[in-house]
Amino acid sequence: MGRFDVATEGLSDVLLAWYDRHARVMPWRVAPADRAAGVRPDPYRVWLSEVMLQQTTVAAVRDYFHRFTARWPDVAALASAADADVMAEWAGLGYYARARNLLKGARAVVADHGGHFPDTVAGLLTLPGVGPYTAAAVASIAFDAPAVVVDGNVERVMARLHGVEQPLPAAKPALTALAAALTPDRRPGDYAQAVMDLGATICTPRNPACGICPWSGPCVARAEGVQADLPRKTPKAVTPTRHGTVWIARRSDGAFLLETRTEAGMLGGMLGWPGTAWDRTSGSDAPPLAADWHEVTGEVRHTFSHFHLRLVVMRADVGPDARPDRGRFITPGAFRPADLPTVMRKAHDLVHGAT
DNA sequence: GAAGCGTGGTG
DNA sequence: TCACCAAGCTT
Repeated sequence: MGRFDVATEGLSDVLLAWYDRHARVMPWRVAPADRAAGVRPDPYRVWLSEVMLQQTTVAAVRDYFHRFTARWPDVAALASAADADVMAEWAGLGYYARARNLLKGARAVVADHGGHFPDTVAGLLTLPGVGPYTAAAVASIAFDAPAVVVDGNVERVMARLHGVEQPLPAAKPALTALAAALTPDRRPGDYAQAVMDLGATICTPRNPACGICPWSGPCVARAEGVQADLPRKTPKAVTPTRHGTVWIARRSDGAFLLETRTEAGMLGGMLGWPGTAWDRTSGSDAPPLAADWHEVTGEVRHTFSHFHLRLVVMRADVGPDARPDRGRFITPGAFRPADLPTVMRKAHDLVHGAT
């Protein structure tokens, strides 16, 4: 816990008043005034947005949210979608297990809950891809349950407000307890969004704007001038670099040879070019079919969450009767580079232009 | 508890 | 250029 007791009395009201004036506008959000007038957010949209927002910025999510809700307006529509369509629509957003779990979750809501989302934290936690944060967020925002919402923003705000010096992730339980003590019974959904907005716009990781913060008065870190140093974090190991090769074969009709990656591992369930394993010793190091392969000038550089990758790209033009050992040819009309995860799209662009 | 899992923006 | 960072979950 913090080294000093913070007078928490009335703090949530102060924050809610700030939120009423400064709430950010988001496609999945019901504005405080509308919420006060009785408008309730659609649980499907809240759930979808929260899954997309896991470790992902609001700016990156916006367009994906619009496309998903336009194509699949409700949970029943999403549950009926083809796996490949959902994965293709998610392409570029990252953390693809989220998309696989999203589909499983939608189908579970339809099959096990009559098409209605559970309205409790415990019920929501049974859905694949929904953990402590997302369950609390959906319960409070969609159903006004007084759930304790703890994401990276809340951790940072609590660490500063209370002057918590213990580094993350060890400090997580203490920060959760501090967040719980502040969570009000009144307007819990607005409160949850208010703390996250505060963390996203004022109590930012670097250069926090303490001068305009509604909580600067009681803030311990501010008083001690250490706000930019909290929360402390245990240092992470250096990022390694891995290497690999992909083969891009184009048939005379313009079809590309692609394969759907297995669900386990990197880019699971996504479309990609046949290739080697990435520095995991052996793996398949033979091309997917015999052809006159040429190494493409340049290389693909890409950084994942925990390693850098450098890919050599091989290309070949093949005849109409080519019979690959791996993958399948996808005709130009059925293929869009945008359906590929980013690293695979980079390989495509290296060969066939496009920004 | 630690490791695995994407991407694009930022300083 | 590069490390850090974002409304985390699963194993």
